[in-house]
Amino acid sequence: MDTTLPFFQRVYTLVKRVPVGYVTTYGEIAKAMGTKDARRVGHALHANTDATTVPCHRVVFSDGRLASGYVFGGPDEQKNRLELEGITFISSNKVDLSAQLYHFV
DNA sequence: CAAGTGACAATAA
DNA sequence: TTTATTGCCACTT
Repeated sequence: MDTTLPFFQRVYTLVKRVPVGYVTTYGEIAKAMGTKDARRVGHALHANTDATTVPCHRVVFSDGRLASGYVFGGPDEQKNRLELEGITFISSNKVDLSAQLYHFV
């Protein structure tokens, strides 16, 4: 079942490009691909759900908030994961994008 | 093939 | 400030 379209692979590659201690947003990824639809990026990540293949926990909303409902063990688990990566949280579920938002070169 | 749904983002009120 | 609506485009049914 090679339903894995190159588009999805593209998203995975971009997310994997994000270094530890940094985060990115769906909008940034979408723009980096030349599109405006951040939803597709979200779908691509949801289709994977494998943090070992793609660190989806580093991808957050444009507001810096974590994705809703993607939780793979609990919302607390996701936040804890980012903290271990070195991400600084401004609020309970909000990261400091102004300081740690990775910009695709 | 057509309609509905959605791990979002931007704008309006 | 928060909540609601619209737009975007792939994926599912």
